[in-house]
Amino acid sequence: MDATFQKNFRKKLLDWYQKHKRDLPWRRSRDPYAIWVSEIMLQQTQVATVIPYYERFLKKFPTIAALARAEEEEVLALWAGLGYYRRAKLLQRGARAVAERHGGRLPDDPEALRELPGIGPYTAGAIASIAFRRPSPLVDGNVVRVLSRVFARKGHAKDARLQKEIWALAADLVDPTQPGDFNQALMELGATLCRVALPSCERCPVQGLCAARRGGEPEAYPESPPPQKTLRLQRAAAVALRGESVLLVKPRAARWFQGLWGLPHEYCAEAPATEAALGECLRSHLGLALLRPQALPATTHAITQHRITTWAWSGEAQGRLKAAGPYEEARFFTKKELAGVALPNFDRKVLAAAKLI
DNA sequence: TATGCGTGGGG
DNA sequence: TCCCCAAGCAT
Repeated sequence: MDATFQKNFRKKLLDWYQKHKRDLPWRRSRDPYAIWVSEIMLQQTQVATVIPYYERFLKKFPTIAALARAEEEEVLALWAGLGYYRRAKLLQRGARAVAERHGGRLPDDPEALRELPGIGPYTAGAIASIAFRRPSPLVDGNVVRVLSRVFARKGHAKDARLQKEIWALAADLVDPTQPGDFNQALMELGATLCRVALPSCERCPVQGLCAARRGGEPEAYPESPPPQKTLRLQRAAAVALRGESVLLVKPRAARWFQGLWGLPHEYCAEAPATEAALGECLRSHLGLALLRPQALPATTHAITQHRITTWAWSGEAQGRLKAAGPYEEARFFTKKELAGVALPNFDRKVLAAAKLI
């Protein structure tokens, strides 16, 4: 890469970042653990969504040792609503691995970081550069977009060949003296100006260095992949009550939300058949029947390419509760307990329709 | 290598 | 309303 270009790009980007960077909680910390937590939460998740979760998480688990000691369910309960729950499990496994293998301190080099559960190429580069000032590159969705535009590189965002090119460009560009700021600046630029649609090229600090800007079609980079087909599913769920408490179950194997609590439910081909399927599920696996079931307003929820409509019935639970078949655990939770349980938004919406939360 | 995994905001 | 997709990783 041309040395003058490299120098110009770094300076313009870093100057812009110093002036325009957002004040984010993890940017106030120099604790590698805090930066680790933020990077895991930020995977595929927008900044505004992460902030309250980040604050609560660090308050409850302020150190690697505290996180390593915790029960997995406590960690999941704090993560509930943030999505991609595997991240929480892997983060905690990572904390345990650091406690065992590294004496409780995060290693500072990307290869060692990469060995830890939940840390892939992006996160290893982020922690190494931001927390330890190592000159490691990183590539996320923002960086692919920014650099594919600056260098007018063809290909879909997740295409392996383009990814490889972008990693090489990021490695050439990363500023050796302020790698953390440089990497964050690249992502900040992608998040705020160099957006997917309607980029603000006129305010961009590197517009004079951008090939896509010169070509007049910045939005053409990166190319968008063929659209995913959405699938529609119908689901029946039971809000089984015992006084003020509601029944939650933990399935042994679940398509989604493995290891989290949820309402007893069945998937079915069409909406009208749902109540019957649900009754059989309650009877055979949980030993219960719903007395005088009341239909609740249907709720909808999207999980990746799935669009799921839930038809729920609430009623007093009759019978002696057991957990059998697909269910590993089943128990009634009071209203107060519901607030602190690892229950995803998928079923929180149903409980909201039942006016229980 | 392709796919599955959550959720909320914006166009 | 509906679709897109955002500081990715594991399998």
